[in-house]
Order: sequence, then structure tokens, then C-alpha cells
Amino acid sequence: MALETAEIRPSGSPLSIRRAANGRKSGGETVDSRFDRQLARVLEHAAQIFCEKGYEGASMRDLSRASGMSLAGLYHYFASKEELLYLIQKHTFRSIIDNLRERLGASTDPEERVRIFVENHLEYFLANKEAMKVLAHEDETLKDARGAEVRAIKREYYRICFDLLEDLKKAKGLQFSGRLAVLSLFGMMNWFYTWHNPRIDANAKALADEMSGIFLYGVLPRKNGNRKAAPAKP
Amino acid sequence: MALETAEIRPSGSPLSIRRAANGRKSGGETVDSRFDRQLARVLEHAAQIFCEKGYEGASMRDLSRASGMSLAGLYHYFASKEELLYLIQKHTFRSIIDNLRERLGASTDPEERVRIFVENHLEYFLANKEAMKVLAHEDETLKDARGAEVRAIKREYYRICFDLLEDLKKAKGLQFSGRLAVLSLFGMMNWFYTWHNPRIDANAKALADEMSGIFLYGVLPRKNGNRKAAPAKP
DNA sequence: ATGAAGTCCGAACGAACGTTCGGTAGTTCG
DNA sequence: CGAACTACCGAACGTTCGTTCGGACTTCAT
Repeated sequence: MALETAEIRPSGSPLSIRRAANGRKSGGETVDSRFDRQLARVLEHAAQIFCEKGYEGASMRDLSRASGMSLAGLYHYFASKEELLYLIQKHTFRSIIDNLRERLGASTDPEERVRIFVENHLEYFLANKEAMKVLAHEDETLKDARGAEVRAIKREYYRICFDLLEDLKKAKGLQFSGRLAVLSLFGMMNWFYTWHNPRIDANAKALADEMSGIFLYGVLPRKNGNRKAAPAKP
Repeated sequence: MALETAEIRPSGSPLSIRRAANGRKSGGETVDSRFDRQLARVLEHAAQIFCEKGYEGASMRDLSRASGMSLAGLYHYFASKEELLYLIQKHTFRSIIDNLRERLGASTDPEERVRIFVENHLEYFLANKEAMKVLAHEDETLKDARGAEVRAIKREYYRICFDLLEDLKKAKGLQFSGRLAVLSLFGMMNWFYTWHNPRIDANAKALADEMSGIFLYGVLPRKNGNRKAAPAKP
């Protein structure tokens, strides 16, 4: 799945790209202008390079080579290397949240909604591995205004998860630390990128089921045997 | 807790430091030579700088400034920046494994041994925050021989955890994917460094109890009420 | 006292870094 | 046509990077 065009922020924002998307052409076939499509192409290559070598370890020359555009030409599309990282992180975060909001509409059962959260996260992770690793690994890289904005989106995402767990608590009359539960769950899910091997590991749906099972019921069985046990490894 | 001297590997190893530790002095009070003590001091500062700025983002000049030693002087103690990272990672891993092995001697109960593992990991993490973040965050940074050696120690550590879970499985007649369980548990524990706040979060022992609880029993209650529930957040 | 070994530094090396400048095609549009 | 604008590039800018070199001061066994 390709990165779409980085969305343009409301005018007046200090972080907006210098140019607005214009979807008009005399024979306009797509909504995105050529500028937007090229930017998206560059962002995709950038996500891959940042994923491979890390943000600091990746050079603009690496990116130039990967995208087939000259070093100077790249700067036609963004102002700095840091803005590149910002655009990738913002788009990825907004995009996974949008996906999630849509999926959560499908259920009102608290436990199932938690399962939907996990499944959405892992499926998006698998479908956008490079960008998601950049999101998880370069968590503290951005500073100042751009960093603050991405951190705000991250809080929004965490908050959704926190609220899902609060609903679950209320529905089942439970007591546990919501903070630790959320952060443990995110730990399980985000550590993903350090070990996932498509030749060994199951698909996103199956992994999400197993992870939800561990998070909700643990690896030990309850006394009554009705929990969904993960299948044994062959 | 300070980094001790990086241990010297058997002679003939291609990665050994160029100099062996000699504990002898006429009035010898410590086992470590001056060389060893200075190296340990530099390693400690290096861990802190790498923790703050990342390995690639940290410069030898940053390290020179932090340790109060001249840029050229640093190279008296190691051959390259990469060796620095290697020494930090190797020492930290060996050290946490040694701690663990000693603690595991205290119990033969499978469930308690898993709890000991979690407790040891989190306590070591809290006591050596900088070095442990460098270990977790710069996981893929080292290449070639040094990377292979650290990866081998990592496998050893993972293997210990995997075997603990296999013992638990056998003892309780369970079925679950050991691989996913180990990696989920490591995810919970290693994500730690991205969120731990000493002003908010409990001490290592309490956090370890809660995390073990989630991992073993999940956040949902068993039908009989005998699980150790985490206290509600005020 | 002497020499070897250990400890440390100022200055510099070439390479690589992110970014900018001036310019050249190509397209759009009155 | 020609002015305005978009898309892009070669070459260079100044800075910072990891590392090295030659030497100076200290320590210590003889």
C-alpha cells in the first residue's frame, strides 16, 4: 500500500508545505497534482531508507540515489530532512487512526473493540512496515514544534486505546492500572518490527488474535476451560 | 550501579582489546588497573550520550566533552566508535544474564521463575537505564563480527526465557506459541524505556508484578477470584 | 639516573554531511 | 510570441564527522 499524498494543513499553520494541492487540470484525471504524486513517491523511498539505516544514519544522498532524483531536486518538495521525517510520521499516524475509527464502528462489545484495536494496529504495521518502523523507532528524534505535533497525535492514539480499556473495565467490573495495561499492550505490538519474519510468522489476523489472547487472558489457563487458547506451535 | 570494567576476552579473539587487565600493583588495592577504571568511566559516559542522542546522532566530540577527555585521548582506550557500542552492549547483556542466572537459583517453581525473569529484567533496566536503552534501541546498529557476537548473546538470553516458558507449559499442561509469548513478553519489557517516568511509575518490583500478572493471567479476571489484581490507579 | 611503557593532547586529515545557488529545460497562458 | 511558472540539476558552500599523527608529560622497574 502506497503512501498517499501528505495532506495539506490549514492555511496559516507554521508547518504547512509551501504549496497547496491543486486538483485542477483541464483534462484532470486524478485529484492529486503531479507535485503531490512526486512528493508521495519521495516519501515512500524516504520511509524505506529511514527504516533501513535510521534517520540519523540515512543521508540525503542515499535518498537521492533511492528515489532517482538529484540531491538538489529533492529540495523542491520539502524544506529539510527533518520535515521529511515529520511528514512521514504525521501521515502514518493520521492514517492508522483513520483506519481504526472506521473499524471501531463495527462493534460495541468492549472486548471485541480491544481486539479490533490490536488487529488494526498489526495489520497496518504489516501493510506499512517501513513507515511504521520509522514511527516506532524515531519516536524521540523530532524536536520542537514538529515533535510536539506528532507527539500530540500519538497521545490521541494512546487515548483511544486507554478509553477502550476503561470501557472494558467498567463493563466487567475490573480493577487494573489502565496506564500500565495500555503501555504493555503497545510494547507487545510495537516490538513487532524487531522480530517479525514473514517466512515464520503467521498473518496479521492470527498474530493479533494470539496477542489479544495473551493481553486479555494471559498465557495461563483459567480454571474453566473456555478461553481461546493459542494453537501450539508444530 | 556503575559499569564495571569490560571483561577481556580470551587471547586470540579478533575482537579483544589490545591490552590485558593486570590487577597487580606493589600496593595493589583494587583488582582493576587504571586503564580498566578509565575505560569503564568512558563507557559509562558513552552509554549516556548514546542513550540521549542515539548512536549515529552522537559524535565523538560529544563524548569527549562529556567525559572530559580529549578527542585523541579517547582513542587510547578503544579502536573506534563502533567498538565502543560493542563493548557497552556486550557488557550489559552479559551482566544482566549473570544477574538472572544467580536469581533463578532461588526457585524451582515454573511460574515463580518466570516472575523472577521479569523482575530481574525490569530491575536491571531501572538500575542501568542508559545502557539498557542503548541495548534495546541500537539493536540493529552493529554489523559483521561484532554484531554477530552481540546477537548470539541476545539469542542466549531469549533462549533462557523461552525455556522458562516451556517449563511452565509442561508443568501446567498448556498449549501456546512459545515464540509469540517470548516476543510479546520482551515487547512489554523493552518498550519500558519509551515511557517510564520515575515520578509517575512505581518501582521495579511493583511494575514487574503487574507485568507478570498481565502476561500470565491477562487483564481480564478468571472466574474464581484468586488472581493477584493490580491495584486501581487513584 | 635512565629508558621503556603508559597516558593523554593539539592540530590536522580527507571524507561526508545538509543545504543553497544559479541556471536550464519544459509547460502554461494571455 | 513572450512572460511567468514549474520541475529539476551540477556544482559548490561551510560545517562536522571519525580518525590519525607526532609529541609531551608521567610512572615505574632497574
